Amino acid sequence: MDLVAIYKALGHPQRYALFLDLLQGKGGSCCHLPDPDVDACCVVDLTARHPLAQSTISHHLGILMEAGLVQQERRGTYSLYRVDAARWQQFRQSIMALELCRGQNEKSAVYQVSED
Amino acid sequence: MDLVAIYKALGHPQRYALFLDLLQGKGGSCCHLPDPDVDACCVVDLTARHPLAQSTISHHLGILMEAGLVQQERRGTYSLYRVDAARWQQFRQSIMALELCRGQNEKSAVYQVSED
DNA sequence: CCTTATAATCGATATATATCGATGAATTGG
DNA sequence: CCAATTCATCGATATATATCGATTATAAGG
Repeated sequence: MDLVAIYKALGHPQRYALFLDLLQGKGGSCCHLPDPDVDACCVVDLTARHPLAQSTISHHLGILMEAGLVQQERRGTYSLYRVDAARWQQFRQSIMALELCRGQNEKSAVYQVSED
Repeated sequence: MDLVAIYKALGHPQRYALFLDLLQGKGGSCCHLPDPDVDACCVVDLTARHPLAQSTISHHLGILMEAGLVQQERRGTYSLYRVDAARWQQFRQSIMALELCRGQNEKSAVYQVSED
């Protein structure tokens, strides 16, 4: 898992807003689909809810895809995007595992340089 | 706390490496200081350990500072940088709080649009 | 079929970013 | 004081990114 790619993907305001939309569905209706409670969203709806052109939305979704944060599913002419829940969880756990350990833990055994 | 700024700050390979260095002290010696087990690092040492010019290191540290991830302390001509542990913890908790909740939790009560 | 809608891709452009070397300010030590 | 060191800032440049409109491919529906 490329943590930096994930950070980078989320490090843009509009793209982060898109991700949050997919994650939490704050935006409202989703994709005019027969099944309304689907955990996904299509590009038209995202374009309607976010102040970006359709091509820009697609571009950002592509970046979120490459980072592995979202998945795509084709349904007719629609393209459904949803958060990869497992990947998101994995990312969060990776971050939680990153503890501050400079100096604190081992009285700087690390800082020993070859003495000669 | 500006999450996007933090993501952005960490979304660059070299900068992330610098942050990890400050977080975990993988790099080795630290700052020729009298007190070797300090949880901080100065710019000379970071420059020695990372393949970047000193000005570039300073630049990246400035970005990590603006994101609130690290703090600076002047000590003589040295400039010590250390991870803001509280801020790092806060950031990680903010991420952990971000659960996937589109569709899953509430059978899409969110998606209710004004019916008329 | 033909039309319509969706969405990815392309081309262009403006902005942002990363990087370096050089400079300058501050501080230490002789 | 003067020399040396550290490091932030500046200026320049190359690369990357964000954004849009236009185009294209695909699929659905009449």
